[in-house]
Amino acid sequence: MPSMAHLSPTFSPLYQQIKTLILQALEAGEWTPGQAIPSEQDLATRFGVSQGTVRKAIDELSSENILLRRQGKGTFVASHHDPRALFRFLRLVPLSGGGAQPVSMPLECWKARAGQEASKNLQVAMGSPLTIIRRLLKFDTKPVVVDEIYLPGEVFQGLSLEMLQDWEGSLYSLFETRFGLRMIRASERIRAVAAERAPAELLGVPEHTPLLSVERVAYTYGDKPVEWRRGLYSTAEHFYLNELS
Amino acid sequence: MPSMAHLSPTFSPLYQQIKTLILQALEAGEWTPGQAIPSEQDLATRFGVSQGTVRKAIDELSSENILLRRQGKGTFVASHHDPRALFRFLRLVPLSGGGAQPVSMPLECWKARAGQEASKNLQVAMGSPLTIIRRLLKFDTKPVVVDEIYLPGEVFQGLSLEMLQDWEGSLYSLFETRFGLRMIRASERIRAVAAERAPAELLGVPEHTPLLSVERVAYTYGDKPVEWRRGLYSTAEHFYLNELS
DNA sequence: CAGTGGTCTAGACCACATG
DNA sequence: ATGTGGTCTAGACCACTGC
Repeated sequence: MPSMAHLSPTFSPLYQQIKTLILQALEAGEWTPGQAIPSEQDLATRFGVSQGTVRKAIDELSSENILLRRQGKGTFVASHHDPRALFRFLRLVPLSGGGAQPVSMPLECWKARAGQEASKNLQVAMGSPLTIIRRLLKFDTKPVVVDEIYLPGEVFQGLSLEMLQDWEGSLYSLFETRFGLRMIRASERIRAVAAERAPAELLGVPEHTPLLSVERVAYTYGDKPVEWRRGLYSTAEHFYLNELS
Repeated sequence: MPSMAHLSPTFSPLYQQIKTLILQALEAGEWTPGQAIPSEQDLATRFGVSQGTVRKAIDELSSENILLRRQGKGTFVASHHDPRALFRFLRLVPLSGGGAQPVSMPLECWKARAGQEASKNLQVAMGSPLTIIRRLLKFDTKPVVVDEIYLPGEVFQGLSLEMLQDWEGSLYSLFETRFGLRMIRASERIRAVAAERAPAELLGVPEHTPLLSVERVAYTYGDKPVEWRRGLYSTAEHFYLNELS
């Protein structure tokens, strides 16, 4: 049972403390993706607070896409398997409305050691083991994105090209089931670059074609970076959609 | 005083109805940007509901950046003059942390008639009057963005190059004071293109340099589109930052 | 000090899903 | 019918601001 801690200096609202407790339970794997967590009333009893306070904590976690409320059914741990969340972080949209789902085509997968950039983005020591994936993303058989994906080797032990090729669905849904890793948020840095020979061939565009360079760092619980990737997007027939509010 | 309308078919929560009423008051100009709206208790009395219900309505408006809560002071109508909101929709960031504020340099301003694209994006009839602005955005004296901005002429009567050049601050803060228009949200479509001669010269980069093409439609109250712009971003020393969650 | 938003509680009732 | 989340209320008290 959390203390009220109502004396000014380090004041933190009760519902924030509850939020932290729920996050800790999630991190510890007490409830796994797709599963329902206990009812608000149960949690209120467990934490010794009122239902309204638990509710506010869950409200925030829900708006952060960490939990998912379903009226009448319960509150669930968000999962990358959920069709609505499958390519949640992919903002690429066909110019002409076709709503085809993208398909991931792994090309290579090898091990390496962290250089300066990887070490900075993944917050690991220089020289620590990495697993690198190169893959193609196709929309309706047309290649649209080439990705190079850097993963901390310690977290992704045993990841192989074969495992990637056998998997149907998004990378993140594989990461979730095989490595128990949920991506919570990500940050993307976008620039325009000229296509070099290799990616140009993979994407089926002339060399020097302007491409979007999208660098992404993805974070799991506790704002821990666990993926760094650089994608080259062909924007001949697609665009990157961003809703600002 | 709103009815409960608790019979299933068209059920809408009370706080949603309150939210709509507040939005209507905002649209009608009952309270203007920067001003405080009445206290939660006053609004509760006015609408004949409890304070908690008004609170939930304001919570949502606040999370949509339409209102701004300040503890101990009151709830305020969001304004583009607010330093924190000045370039709220500009996602461009220097590669090397320099935190200089961008400066807007208007180049031209003329009148025209809506073609197909403008008519579609601004939801106005073909051939209706437009005002078009061309301008440069500089970071620390370096040109980084060329914009062409399309505005429905009826809303922006009397906008001139001189008015633009006299204004210090963001375009949207000018729109707010001169035309009573607040931008609520925007949608951007991003592609990579090769610089043509004219924009290349303005941006001080070689012709054919890859640039970001950022097309934006901005909306005011009631999801009414009131601005369409196309920007070309030089990403030699800046990148477009997008936080995904 | 009074006024504002922010937190917390307890209880009632509604809407949705399932058996 | 039961259990879940969703809404609404009324009241108490806390934290922040400014007079």
